[in-house]
Amino acid sequence: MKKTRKYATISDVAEHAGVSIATVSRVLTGNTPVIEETAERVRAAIAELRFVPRTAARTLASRKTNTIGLILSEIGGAFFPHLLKGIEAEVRTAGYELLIHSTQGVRQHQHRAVGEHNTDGLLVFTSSLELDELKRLHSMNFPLVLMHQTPPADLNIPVITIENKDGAEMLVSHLIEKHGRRRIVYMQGPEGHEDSQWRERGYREALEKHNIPFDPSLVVKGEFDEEQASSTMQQMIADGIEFDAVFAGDDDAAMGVYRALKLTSRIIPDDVAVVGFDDIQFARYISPALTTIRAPIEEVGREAVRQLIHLLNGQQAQSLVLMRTELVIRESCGCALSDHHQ
Amino acid sequence: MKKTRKYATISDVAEHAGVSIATVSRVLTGNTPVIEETAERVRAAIAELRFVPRTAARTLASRKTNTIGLILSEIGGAFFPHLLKGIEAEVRTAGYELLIHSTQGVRQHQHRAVGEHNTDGLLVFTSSLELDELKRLHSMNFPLVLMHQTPPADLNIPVITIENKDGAEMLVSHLIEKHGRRRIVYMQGPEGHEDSQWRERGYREALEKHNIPFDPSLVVKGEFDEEQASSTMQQMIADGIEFDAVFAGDDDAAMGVYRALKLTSRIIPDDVAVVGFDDIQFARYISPALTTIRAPIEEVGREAVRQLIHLLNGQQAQSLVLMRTELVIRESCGCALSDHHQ
DNA sequence: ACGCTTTCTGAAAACGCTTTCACGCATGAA
DNA sequence: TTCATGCGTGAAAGCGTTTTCAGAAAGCGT
Repeated sequence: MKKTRKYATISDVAEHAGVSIATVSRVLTGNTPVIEETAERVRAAIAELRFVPRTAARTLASRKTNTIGLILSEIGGAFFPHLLKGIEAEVRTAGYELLIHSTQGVRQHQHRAVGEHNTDGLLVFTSSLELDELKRLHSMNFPLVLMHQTPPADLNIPVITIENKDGAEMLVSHLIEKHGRRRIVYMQGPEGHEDSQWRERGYREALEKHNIPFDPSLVVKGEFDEEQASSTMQQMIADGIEFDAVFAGDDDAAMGVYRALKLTSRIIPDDVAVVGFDDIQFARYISPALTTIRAPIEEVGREAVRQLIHLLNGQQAQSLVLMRTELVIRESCGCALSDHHQ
Repeated sequence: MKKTRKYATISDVAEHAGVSIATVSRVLTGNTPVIEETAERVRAAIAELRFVPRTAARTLASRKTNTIGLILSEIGGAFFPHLLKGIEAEVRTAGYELLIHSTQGVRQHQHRAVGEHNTDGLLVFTSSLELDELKRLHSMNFPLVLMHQTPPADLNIPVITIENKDGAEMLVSHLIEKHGRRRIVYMQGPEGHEDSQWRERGYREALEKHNIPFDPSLVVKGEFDEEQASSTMQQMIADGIEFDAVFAGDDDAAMGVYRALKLTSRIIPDDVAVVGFDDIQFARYISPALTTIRAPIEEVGREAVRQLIHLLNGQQAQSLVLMRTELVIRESCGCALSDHHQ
């Protein structure tokens, strides 16, 4: 009585083709030459038995998982699909698999879900991984690449991020130079959010460059969130704070600003110019169309994977890759109406 | 001289705690009782050695990958983040890992990237998997759940999708009953797209229900795409086809319709009412705000995972889950301006 | 006190591959 | 002819777990 196994194994193939399992393995991996005639027999056997090698066995034997892990704190957010798209494409091109893990509200360390035991390397987005774990992995030379997060000073981990500061500076300078705005609000993102910190720095540098004194009362909480931005803005207006432009921190917050301004009958851009950051899909559809910064998020994903692959191949990775941002001028800053809408 | 291994293994832990590896394994899996005192010693050893069990070894030995695979044809699209968010959350709650694979422009069968060899079950979105492969997997009793795609008649694979037909009917009935529209255009999605087919059926049923004769010249190509929808609409206008409302198929296409109508100076909703489907994020921001159908995409993802988990546990799964859709009335159909925007 | 469970633990056998090592054989040089 | 060389292949040793099987120890009813 034959043992009825659910799937064919390498031994079945070997037997069927009249060779040893070693030979089958060799045509599978292709890392050792096999006489073409034999190889063909093996391939035929594989096809006939519909043999698919178990990943676990391969991984165990070869000590390579052929998988790249992606850790992020939250799925969702406007940039996320772009990032993932880039990552996925590049991972696939490189012949790896992609394991995704979100640390959203999870007590970490409970069961280390992703790490050296199931991936060859890790892509870490923003602050999705605890510092301890980051250090632990780095200390055992585990390949890591960070995205939108600079590593602790003493750890040399490659980083891919965008030119937040330059982008912000372009934006604010544009408001000052082209539209003569001088009381420009900056709405900060979440506490400790790196992107936000850099954007604020860009904001300040633009002010400095144009000799506009920095006014702390113009820097407020936007949290990169529509609701928060809207209520903050309404509060500012109620408080009677004067301003002629708002750099909302990101486009989501800009939506909230729009709402608050419309509610209080301010005209954009006549009364208040508004600019965002990210160029989310409907920045161009909203009325007036939003002036913002476009960042090559998809490219960030691709580049992160590329650097990680370098690491996996034992090569050096670039320790910092800054992706160039681009000013997208539409209507909300006060520039002429584009011909695209209305 | 001690062998310097990179990571601690179960034997190291066993030795360190003065027990056999079997015992360590037992406290790891928790499937066999171990005296508390011993267990504590083992846990201490694990912590001290920073031991993390290799997934590959566990998988090989236990024949369970503890991983759920997600196959889709394309990353991106407005619904995608929602879907993924639901899936990821539920997968994590269930204690599984998530392996993502896109079949975007890949010659399939080349290297079966995801399947029985590296996952316990598969979530298949729309037509991302070849029929052959689907049949093969199903025939070996591999757990599968489809999303937004009904399976070939002879295969009993659970499906999760939304009530496209009901949604479409609500939409069209609303246009007829509340706004007296009678010449309503339907813009089809891509050839063979199931969602589109059901929506068209809903459109037709609404017409029938109100005794409006079906006019084939009002059913056109929208491809669920802004560009395509825009040019189709312009063509219709150029051809002098009369209509007083457009059901664009989805919200993306509705954007294209907006553009075409504005270009030709038609007023929405006075001249032409427009409705979409999906309630993408900026449906409420565009002007006039778009009347559309909201579908619980995130819930589709969650439910798909739940059904798959049932299958994984050897339980029965519901063969069809239809998620209820909801009419979201805004301005583009002709209803009173909401208080949300202007 | 005696068998009979029951509970915990260790030895050892899988799990299904990759990879090292060695061997047989053909080849070309001496 | 002989010897080194190299190529294709098979045997077998891992890879690091889980799980089965059996045995020791402990509890329990009579």
